[in-house]
Amino acid sequence: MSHSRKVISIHELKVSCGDCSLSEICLPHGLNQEELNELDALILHKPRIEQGEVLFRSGDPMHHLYAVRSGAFKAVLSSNEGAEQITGFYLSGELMGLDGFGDDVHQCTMVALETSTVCAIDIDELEKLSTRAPGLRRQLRHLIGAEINHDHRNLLALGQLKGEERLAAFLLNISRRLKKRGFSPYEFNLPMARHDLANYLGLAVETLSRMFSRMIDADLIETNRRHVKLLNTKALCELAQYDCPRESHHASS
Amino acid sequence: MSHSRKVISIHELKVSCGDCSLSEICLPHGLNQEELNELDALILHKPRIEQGEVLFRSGDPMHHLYAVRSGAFKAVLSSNEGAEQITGFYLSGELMGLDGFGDDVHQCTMVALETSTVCAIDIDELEKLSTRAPGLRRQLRHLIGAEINHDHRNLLALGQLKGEERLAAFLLNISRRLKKRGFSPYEFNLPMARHDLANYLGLAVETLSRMFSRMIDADLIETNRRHVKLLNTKALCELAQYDCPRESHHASS
DNA sequence: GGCACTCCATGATCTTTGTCAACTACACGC
DNA sequence: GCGTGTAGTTGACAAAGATCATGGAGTGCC
Repeated sequence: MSHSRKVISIHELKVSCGDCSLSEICLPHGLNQEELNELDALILHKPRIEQGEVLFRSGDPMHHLYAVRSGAFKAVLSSNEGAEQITGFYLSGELMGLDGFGDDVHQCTMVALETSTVCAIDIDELEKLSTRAPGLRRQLRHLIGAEINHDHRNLLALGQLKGEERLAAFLLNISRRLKKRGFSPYEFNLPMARHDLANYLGLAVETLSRMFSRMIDADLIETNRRHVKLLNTKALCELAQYDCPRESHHASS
Repeated sequence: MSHSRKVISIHELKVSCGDCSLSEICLPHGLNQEELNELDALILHKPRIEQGEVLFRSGDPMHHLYAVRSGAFKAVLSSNEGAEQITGFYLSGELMGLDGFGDDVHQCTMVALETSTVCAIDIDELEKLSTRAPGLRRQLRHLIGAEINHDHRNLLALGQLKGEERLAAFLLNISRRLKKRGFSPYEFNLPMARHDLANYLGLAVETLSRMFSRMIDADLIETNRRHVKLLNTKALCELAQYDCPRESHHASS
């Protein structure tokens, strides 16, 4: 029944999960009021993280799970020869740090793509709370499943799709995730630079650039640096060969 | 304190997790006797599954987690255009079905690569038990983490490594997993056909075949169909550019 | 034992993507 | 407003891998 106030952050604007606009996406989703209060008591609001700064590093012992409160992150996995692969991009409300579950040590390095804020949850506390909060267990399970499914989709993309198809799949994926957060699914700013996106898609930057150009020539999209406008979702879906959501005729927002 | 005997299988040779030779790898690892007994009571021993048969299919509602008792499986993820990607191979003691965590529906189709047996655990029962079995929670967490890390390693391979390097990484990975199970890490039979392996590695069968030939020419391995002998682990590690385990001078087993 | 079938290996060719290099556009600092 | 730097684009060429075609080798079936 603890409801002790945490004292970490100076910018204590929206400390409560119940008030948070991301609660429907994030860990609090599906929790009852009691569970919500208990979760709230565990949340540590970390200070602001600037672009390029590291949230945790490969090799760090895992102490927390993190949720993106604002901003965006990339997870970078390195081979011992220096090759690096970005395994995922994390947007607001998404859970980071699951890569530490295996042996309680982080495998990835998590880097902020822009000035960001995160919520941290002590893993031992979360574990304790989860024993008496079935809603929390369920949501954690779903978020873990989402991570796994995301990775599997990516394996499919890298293993079977061509560069242009992978880019289409990526754009639609981002579009869907932004829509879920109340942003336009047709027009948005990518949080990552070309070289990060190229790496994520397993392409050279130059190749990625050509894929963009080809899509622009085919009137599938428009771009201005990181700003992207989807012009022909249907064609993109066909390229991506993955779940074309029934085109709602009113472009929401 | 229930220790009711289950009655499903006719071949009730080794029904108890405590007696199972895989217990150190599988879900029972790290459980105390009490937890072990409770887990045991939940295990359903499914009838034998023949090569090519399906354990669960993409779209099936998720009811169980499965552990490989004997044999091997592949997890196949399909795009809606018919492209298929094998996201993983599962050996004895490994946990299958985590792809259903996201929304309680399986995303992959799990196919037996050879005649196999599995243990099934009802997901609701597991959930109930996990509230009072911290050891089980921990081990489940580790196995989930292992799945995620495996997928991330694979993303790195598909995104950054060349065909031959991916094959080297795969062979070393299998080698390590077999060693853990008490088999020779230097000589083994692959449970999958070339076309499955090619698909998993994101290569054409012909390309994979050439990679094998190249490795044989370089005296890195010997093969006879699915039988593989690793001749130069060090060179393979360099190719795979990933965690060369300190070469123990006595070839175990 | 012979036939058919599947799996695997190899050669020739074409496609896709990576690499090297040059160039443009925008951002920042002065 | 002007240099300087970085991000992004484009072109020419090279490399990796896919595709098509062929042949061999093992396996099951009659």
